[in-house]
Amino acid sequence: MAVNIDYPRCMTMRLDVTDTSAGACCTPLVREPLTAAEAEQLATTLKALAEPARLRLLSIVAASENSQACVCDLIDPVGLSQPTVSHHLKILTAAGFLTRSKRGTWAYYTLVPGALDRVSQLFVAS
Amino acid sequence: MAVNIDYPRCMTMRLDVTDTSAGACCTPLVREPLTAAEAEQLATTLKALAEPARLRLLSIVAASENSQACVCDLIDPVGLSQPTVSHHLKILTAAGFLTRSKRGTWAYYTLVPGALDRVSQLFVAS
DNA sequence: CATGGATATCGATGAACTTCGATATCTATC
DNA sequence: GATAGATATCGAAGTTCATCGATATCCATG
Repeated sequence: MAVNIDYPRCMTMRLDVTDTSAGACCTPLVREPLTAAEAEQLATTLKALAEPARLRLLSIVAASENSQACVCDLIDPVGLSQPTVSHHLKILTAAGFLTRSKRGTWAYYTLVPGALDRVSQLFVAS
Repeated sequence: MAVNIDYPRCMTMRLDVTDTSAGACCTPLVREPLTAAEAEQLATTLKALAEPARLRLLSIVAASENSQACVCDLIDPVGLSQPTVSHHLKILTAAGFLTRSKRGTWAYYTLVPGALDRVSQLFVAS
């Protein structure tokens, strides 16, 4: 017997509960006033992006092979300490923009497909 | 004799010098790594948006008649003091999302056409 | 020109955030 | 199992930021 699951309209599937996730999916920012809760969630997502180091990290990962990069290759380009880079990567991951996978001693961060497109959609007038 | 002016590729015309403006126009965020300067500028723009009160103010203005609203009609909805609302409106204006016009004692803030679309474009994979 | 109302600026306060060095954890290798 | 390397966590320091009350500015009206 098939179970009928109610997906959100835009088919954004929240897979991780600890995820603040590029959520606020399909919210018409310009159509009607945001509620306090909606604004809070959207701001959390945008705050993850509104930082120079994080934008650079994200762009480096996105521009890498398979949209994936090792931490060891991210430290030098941004010119920050290893703990600081680790901190920023954690924030980008919590916000739903990156995922982490480990191979041996190395940690690889990968761009979440569609995460940036979802942000893009937030600002279209439509 | 016609003067040949070099507009940025995307035809975003910076009209105000004091404007931090939704700039970073046409920057391929996911195509190649951002430079430090590009990241800095983009972060400034996003920081203006990454705040719950400012998102609500922006959405209220955007949803109003002619995408325009009087300060007096913005204070109550967001539930903050008048100086704080004024502060947020100033930041949104400096970032190029709103413009200010005064009629009598009242100040009206208007959504800058295309400003949000430009932000949207920043995150498309293309 | 004095008054009242609408908005902006100022100064202060408390919270949040970025950054780093030190350290912990985990893994491969000898 | 000891060692070395890669990454995450911790605690602290300095900075940025949101917020407000008080006040200044600007404008219409009497």
